[in-house]
Amino acid sequence: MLTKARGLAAGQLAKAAGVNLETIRYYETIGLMPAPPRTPGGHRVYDDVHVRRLAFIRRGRGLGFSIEEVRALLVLNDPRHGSCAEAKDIAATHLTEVRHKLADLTRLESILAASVARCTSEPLAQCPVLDMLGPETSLPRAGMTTHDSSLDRL
Amino acid sequence: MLTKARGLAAGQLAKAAGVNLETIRYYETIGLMPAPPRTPGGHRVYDDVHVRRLAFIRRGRGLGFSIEEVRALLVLNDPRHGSCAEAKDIAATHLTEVRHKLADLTRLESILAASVARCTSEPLAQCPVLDMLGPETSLPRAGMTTHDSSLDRL
DNA sequence: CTGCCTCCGGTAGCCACTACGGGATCAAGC
DNA sequence: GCTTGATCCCGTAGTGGCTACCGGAGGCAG
Repeated sequence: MLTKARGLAAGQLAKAAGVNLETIRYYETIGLMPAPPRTPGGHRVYDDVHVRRLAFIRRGRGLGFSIEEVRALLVLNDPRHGSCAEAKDIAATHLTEVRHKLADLTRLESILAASVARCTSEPLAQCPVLDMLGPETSLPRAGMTTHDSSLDRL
Repeated sequence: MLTKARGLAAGQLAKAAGVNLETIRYYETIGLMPAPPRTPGGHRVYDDVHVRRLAFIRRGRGLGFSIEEVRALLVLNDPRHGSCAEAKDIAATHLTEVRHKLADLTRLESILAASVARCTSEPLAQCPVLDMLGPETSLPRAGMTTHDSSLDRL
């Protein structure tokens, strides 16, 4: 179990970070995680640096940053290339996207909530949910903020 | 241009629905749109029924329903199988998901907004954005409502 | 009948993983 | 030392919902 030499096996790192083993290997192939040293038999051995880096990545992903944004943030996190201004730019851009999606989802929520609510009353001739999708209704256009159509797969 | 016989060519249907031509062919291959009749040369010819069906689909997708949900709603929209209760179930389930994502995104927004805002003040020793991702910070856990990790790619 | 636009089918790519499968390696118990 | 059972290896394919690209064929106005 690699207890000696203070190294972690891939599965242990995965468990520690709450990530799938395959995800770690994926991060390695796309160059997001560095290739760690190996045992003579080919098993990966990780140390604290890897643990911290993976935690950083997971936190970034958890906040909705794309892989490429996380990659950029990792570079900026290095004291040598550290640039708070650039990091702020990335976060601000992401924040704007989040706010767009928030606006889209809010519109969605009210449209859906309205037609589901109309269903709860006594049986109607027409189904409010299907009506909402039918051709004559002129929806307040669930109209996404254009930058990207149809809520970009939510 | 198929002006006779009241038929629409694929590109015309696409333009009318605000959809890519390829999307229509995609919907046909996955069985969401029926295969229309063809000209002797093999070009698709659509009519009003197709136009309405595609409009229904697009509206459903615009409201964030998955392809499979739209498929189910299409069946329920047929007067013979019409069931308002089932349609309501689908919409209610979707509404719940939308609300989860709304909650997640709202949490995200406040975390991001807070660290970006902290950047705007005069230069600090540490970058608030990178701090947010660093190991010692104990974030209010951007903790998604579990049903699915990491905001499911937003 | 010629030029040009549109459409055809098929395939590959996008994002961020997840799943699967057959074989190798590990640590530990005996 | 040897066996056992967990873990790990690598590669490939699949997910959703399209989009992009290709060479070639159809359709229609002049």
